[in-house]
Amino acid sequence: MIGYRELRLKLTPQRIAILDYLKDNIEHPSADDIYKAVSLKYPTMSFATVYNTLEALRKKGGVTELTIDATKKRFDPNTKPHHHLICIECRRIVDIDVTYDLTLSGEKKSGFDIVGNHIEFYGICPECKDHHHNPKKEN
Amino acid sequence: MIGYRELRLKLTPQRIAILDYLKDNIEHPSADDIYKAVSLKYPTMSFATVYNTLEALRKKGGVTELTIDATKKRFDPNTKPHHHLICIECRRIVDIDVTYDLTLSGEKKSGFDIVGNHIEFYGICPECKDHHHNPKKEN
DNA sequence: CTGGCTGCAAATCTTTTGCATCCTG
DNA sequence: CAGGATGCAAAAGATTTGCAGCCAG
Repeated sequence: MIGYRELRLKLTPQRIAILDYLKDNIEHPSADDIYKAVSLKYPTMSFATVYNTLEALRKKGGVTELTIDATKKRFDPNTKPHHHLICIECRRIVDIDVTYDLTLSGEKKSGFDIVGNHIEFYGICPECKDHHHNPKKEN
Repeated sequence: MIGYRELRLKLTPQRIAILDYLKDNIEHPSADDIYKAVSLKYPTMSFATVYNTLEALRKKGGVTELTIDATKKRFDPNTKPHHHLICIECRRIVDIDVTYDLTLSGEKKSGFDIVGNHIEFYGICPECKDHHHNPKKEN
């Protein structure tokens, strides 16, 4: 994730706690995950502050909103272009650092100006395969 | 979309209305879109029935849930494998029928059994480019 | 100092659920 | 006729908002 300085945000203790939690975090946490974790240090932390901070971060390019999960947003502090591998059983999300050539021919663009892409790979993770851990969603 | 018979669902007038609305629909409507449209014909239609029917359809493979939109699920009656092109301004979603070779090398799979993939292309649609129509979400 | 940030609570939006009644197969 | 479907309303979650008071720059 981008460092504190480059973000040019007013740095409050709450924001620093959120930034510290997100730094090097590869769990793709939800707002609630962040709220729970940071509340341990700041019991007065509110959702408003979590969402405000995430939105401020997003606007500065410090975090990406993932729409991978149907029930809630997840947030990714890794803002380098990359893809994701999602366990369809437990919803765990793993980063995929592979580059693919995904050009769209002119006729397939429907007149859009293309600005990016994102691949979701679906699968079953080793834990769910072996022991049927955390079956959070049936299919 | 799959025909009525193959679905093996108990066919009520409400379900037929929902199936008719979804047939050949390429708008990727939300549950609310479906509710609003079908309510015109069945004023007593309820969200419970819309969600029940969509869930029944999904289990039979008659519809796919899209998690492309951060604020709500969208539903796609086109269940053939395909990808999507999303306007980052107005959130319009267009089908992309192109096949890509997206194999993941063993070391990149993190032990997952891969079962599928989905590409989201992001761009700006012609309408938003030319006239800044429907700016539903700022970035 | 002052504009932006925080925290609380209420509001909003989407989706789910309980339950009595209805109707398809 | 029986089991599944409907409709209504209430509940559950996630996210947003209004606002008074606070504090980083």
